[in-house]
Amino acid sequence: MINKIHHSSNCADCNFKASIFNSLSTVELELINNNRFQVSYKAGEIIFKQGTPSPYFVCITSGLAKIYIEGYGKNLILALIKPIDYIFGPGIYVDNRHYYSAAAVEDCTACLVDVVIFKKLIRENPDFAEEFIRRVSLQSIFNFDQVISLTQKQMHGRIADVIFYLSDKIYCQNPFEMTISRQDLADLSGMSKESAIRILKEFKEEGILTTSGNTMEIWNTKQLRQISETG
Amino acid sequence: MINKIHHSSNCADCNFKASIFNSLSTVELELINNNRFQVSYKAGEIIFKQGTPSPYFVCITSGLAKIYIEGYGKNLILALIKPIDYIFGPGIYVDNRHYYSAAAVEDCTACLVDVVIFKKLIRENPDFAEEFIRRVSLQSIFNFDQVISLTQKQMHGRIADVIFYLSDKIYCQNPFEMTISRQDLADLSGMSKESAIRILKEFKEEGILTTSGNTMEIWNTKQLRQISETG
DNA sequence: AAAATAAATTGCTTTATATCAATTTTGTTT
DNA sequence: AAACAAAATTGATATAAAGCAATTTATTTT
Repeated sequence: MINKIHHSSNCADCNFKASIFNSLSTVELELINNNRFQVSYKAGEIIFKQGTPSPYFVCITSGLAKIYIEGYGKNLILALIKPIDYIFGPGIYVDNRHYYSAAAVEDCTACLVDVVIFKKLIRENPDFAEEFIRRVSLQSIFNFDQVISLTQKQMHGRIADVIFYLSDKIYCQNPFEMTISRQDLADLSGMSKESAIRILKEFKEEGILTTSGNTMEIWNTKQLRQISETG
Repeated sequence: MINKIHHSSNCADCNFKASIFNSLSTVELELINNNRFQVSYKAGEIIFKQGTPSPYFVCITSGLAKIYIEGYGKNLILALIKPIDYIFGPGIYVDNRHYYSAAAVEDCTACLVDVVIFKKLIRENPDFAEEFIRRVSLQSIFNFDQVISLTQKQMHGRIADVIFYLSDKIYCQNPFEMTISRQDLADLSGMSKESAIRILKEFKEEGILTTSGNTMEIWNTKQLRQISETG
């Protein structure tokens, strides 16, 4: 299931897109390069489970993954992770446990970096530490927006928010190919999948968007934005 | 309204309870001591507003405060802050803006520490940086629990969660004196104040808790725990 | 290609929860 | 103490959203 390939490329090549490593020196990058695994996951496979130890910092290098909290009978997707992005859970500095699960939505490849090395670099390189804190902060801010959407907007507004998230932040195009399931859409917007499907149907009937197969296109961005804002 | 008292005591005395400053040297503490204001707020007064610049790290030294997101027509209280605890928003490392508001629930005193000094210490002292990251992480974990409670539990479970939060984490006693309003209770549990009041009434009728005046006492912890867990 | 499985869709029914309006209680000001 | 304002409480009503069951459409597997 897990196919380990050591050092298939080096970090200096790989990370030109990955701003969190920009603050590292060649020597520091080399240290990371020597302490990482490359792994691939098939769509649907679990990358790590909530509650388990967290020895690696996971970097998604291709495909699409989701991080989600397993709650009371259903899941809440906190975010989708695309290349080149990182999964750093809050447990790393608390009890070394994962506080959410991660799974591949599309086939994925990932680099796993030893958390001990990572923490060592945080201590030794203040620029890297600041960049890390900055990213944790950005994640917090995103979560704030999400929790307000989930707790204060009704279903139409929440689905609108998720569609913008997919179009603007994840697939970064319009039209885009929805590689996530309806259940995932529901888990992103905190509702039942039946409700998510119904809202989508209404949006189609009102000409706000179209779908054909897995491709979705937003037609009336303005109206969708208004639905997002009026809740 | 804001009564500034400089250096009424020194940080070395004050912070014996405040674990985040344990990792600082005498010299570093002195630096903080020389760059702080002491301020008092009356109950109801706003400490800072969401969207405004964030030049200070706020430490609550007496009283009780709340941090809350101003959402679509209503507020969501993220946490109550009691002495000695700190308010550090994610904006400090992003755009120096507050992403939530803070207000005094009871009369409060607070120390305001210059963010520039704070960030300087983060860069210079890896122990302090790690402790800071650890605290940000703990806050994230708390928010995860909260978002699951808010999005996946029904009203009874959410009120139960908030009552445990008040009893175990904030007032740290049972019975305890509720210094927060019913509206605050509602804003903590993501529902209307009418609903919050109704649930409380049901709990009283079932003998789970009693209230007299502002004093609340949990009588049947086991049953309340079960309500929390079954959602 | 057929069969089997999983995912998506739809309609119907129930329920959780908000909203509105009225009333009571509590706290504050004069 | 009286008058006022604010907060808490209660009941009645409307509605958003979940749950269930049945059906259709995709996707695997044989």
